[in-house]
Formats: sequence, C-alpha cells, structure tokens
Amino acid sequence: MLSTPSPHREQILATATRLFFEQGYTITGVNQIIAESSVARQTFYHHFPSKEALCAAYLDARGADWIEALRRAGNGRRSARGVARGLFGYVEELAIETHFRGCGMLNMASEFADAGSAVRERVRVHKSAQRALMRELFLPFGVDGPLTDQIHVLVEGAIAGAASLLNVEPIHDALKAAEGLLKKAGRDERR
Amino acid sequence: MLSTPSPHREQILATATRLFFEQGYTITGVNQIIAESSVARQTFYHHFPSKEALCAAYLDARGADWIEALRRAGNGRRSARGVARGLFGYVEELAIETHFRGCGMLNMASEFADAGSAVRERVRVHKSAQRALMRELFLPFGVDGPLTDQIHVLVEGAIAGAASLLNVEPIHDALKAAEGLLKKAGRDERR
DNA sequence: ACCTAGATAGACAAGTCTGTCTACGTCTGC
DNA sequence: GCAGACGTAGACAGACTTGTCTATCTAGGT
Repeated sequence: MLSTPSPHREQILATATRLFFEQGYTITGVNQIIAESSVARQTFYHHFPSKEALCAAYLDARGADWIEALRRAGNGRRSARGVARGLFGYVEELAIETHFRGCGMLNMASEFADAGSAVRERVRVHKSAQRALMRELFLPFGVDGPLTDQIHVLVEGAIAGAASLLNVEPIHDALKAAEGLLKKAGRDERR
Repeated sequence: MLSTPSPHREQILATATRLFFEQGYTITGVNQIIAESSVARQTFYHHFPSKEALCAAYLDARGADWIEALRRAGNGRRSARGVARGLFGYVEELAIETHFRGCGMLNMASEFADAGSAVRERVRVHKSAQRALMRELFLPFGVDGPLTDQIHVLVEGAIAGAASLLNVEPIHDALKAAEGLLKKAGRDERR
C-alpha cells in the first residue's frame, strides 16, 4: 500500500513544490516535473493519476508546512507583541528568500477561477487553519478572537503587499499596525 | 496615429480584460480573445504585436480604472472613518460581484515569477500609486503617512483574505482594524 | 475608374500540452 | 527458476499554443 513512503513520490512532490511555487501551476508542465525529478513518465502517472492530483498533494503538503513554520515562528514568546514580532519577522525572512514570490496557496488559487473548485476549497481550508493558528498563538496573552482575525488580515496583507511592491515595507507597516492594535486592546482592557 | 481610438482595439482590450481577470493570463489563449472579440487574427496582431503587449495594455487600463474607482469610493466623506468605510465598502461590493476573484493586478503578478519582469514592475508602480491614493484620501483628516500605509496593508489583506476564505469576513475585520487604528491615532493626538 | 489601406478568413509552422501506450529491464518473494 | 511488481525509455495521439503567411474583400480618396 501507500504505507511505505515511496522515495520517487517524494522526489516528484519536492520537484513539483519547487516548480509550482517558483513558476506557477499552468506554466509548469508535467514534462518539466518528470525531467527534473529524474523519473520515468510512467512512474509519475503511477503516483499521481493527473497533474491536478499532484496539485492537490502539493497544496496539502505546502499548507501543512507553512502552518507549522508559522507556529514555530510565533511560539515561545513572552507577550502578544512578541508573537507578532515572531510572525512578521518570519514573513519578512521568507519574502526576501523567495524574492517576493508571495503566498504559494494564494498564487495557486489565482490560477483557479472557479470558486467551487477543489483547489479553491483546499486553499480556503488552509487559510481557515491559519486563522485558527492566530487564535492559538495569541490566546495565552488574553487577545480575543476578533483581534486575532484582524492580525490575520495584516499577515495576508503583508505577504501580498510585499509581493506587489517588491520590498519589505508593507511587512513593517503590518507589524506596526498589529502592535498598535494590541496596545490599544491592552489599554481598552485596563479601562 | 493612435490619436483616434480604434473601436477594434477597444473591443480586444475589453475582451482581454474580462478573460484575463476571470480566467488568468496563461490559461487564456489569444485564439479565445480573438474569437470572443469577433475580429480577425491579423487585426489583433495589428493592434497588439504580442500577447505580452496586450497584457501590458490590460494592466495599464485596469490599474487606472481601479485607482479611479477607489478614489470615488473614498471621496466626499466627512471623516477618516468615513473614508475607511467607503473604501472597504467598495472592496466588499467588488469581492461579491467578482465571486472572490481577488485583485487582478496581484493575480497577474503571480503568473510572472521573475521579479524583474515588466509585468511585475507595472504592478509595483500600480500598488505604489494605490499607496499614494491612501495618503491623498486621508490627508484632509490629519492622518499621517505611516498610518495610511498601514491602512493600505489592510486593504490588500482584505482583498487577498476574501479571495482565500471565499467570504467577506476578512474585509469586515480589516475595516474594524482600520477604525481601531484611526481611533487610537486620534486619541494619541489629543494627549 | 483606379489605387491604397485596412479588414477578413483561414492555412500554416513549429512547438507545447496532458495522458496513454508498448517494449524492455531489474529486483524480490516464493 | 520464475511470476509479478516496479522501473525505464520513448513513441504516440490529439489537442492546443503563439505568431506568420497568403489571398480575398471592401471602403474612401482622387
């Protein structure tokens, strides 16, 4: 069965992850994935019955990785402000590293127009999980749900803004905004 | 010269605008644009020497339209909060109307990985103009630059977030965050 | 009446795309 | 020793891609 993780499958998925993110889905052909994975055509179609199936696997893997990385970036902080700094610091790091390629999930969604498609649904579930992660990270510091949702919007805006403007300014702006909102919330609470 | 606006050119550009936005750039072929524009192949290549040239024209036109629409949505308000409500109200309206298709400029950027490409540069200039527009709209109410930049991030995050989650919640969150930041700024100012 | 510019339809080149197929090799368990 | 699983290499089908080409038609100016 699939209990043993096939190295071929992993290799194909790794190549696809790189190419889908760096180039985009439509523009990346299975021929290129096959060639750069150094596997045979049949091997590819054995593990993934179609390009779209590979896309689904890519979204699942990448989504989980991203959530985990974001959790690590926000964990172990001593304050809500610290969590925010961890999050946006990681976002900045990644933006520079990827040459402002933006969010892999959102980029994929932009290539699937139909809002009812399986891809869009997967992206929706992922972003929903990201939203829940914000709650999880800020909850220990008494930050309420509505505010964590607002910070989530700032994270999304930071990534999208950096990809548009090709620099890290929007990420800094987002962090400042998050700090402002947290400060305000603290002040309101003490009243 | 190009002083007389050719109706054919306009027709092609209108079709491309629709298809590029609804479907995406790579997936939309010139054949489809030609067919749905009801022009001859040669006519297409007469007005646009290549698909990429058409893309550039699309970005220019759509970018200008978007800025203008956003200006109208934020203009004629009596307070900074009113401007924010106008802006996010328009963003919400559009998100629903387009079935959460997101931002046409950002979607296009996501299909051009090379950060140095002409397309990415055009998107960058557009977002820069959008940033300047935020300043212009909020300036009459004494809102300073850094804060308008933060609101701009919220606008970006609202559009991207709505496209991801397939609902308008992120837009409401963004508005709440903007109102919070404006309120906080007003309070700080009075201190 | 004639000439030119612009539009038309459509063939065409040269390449790409996804997915299926055959034919051949190699490794493992029984 | 041999069957079956798994791998490889590569041909192939059929559709699609962008951009160029020819050949015909039509309208306006002189």
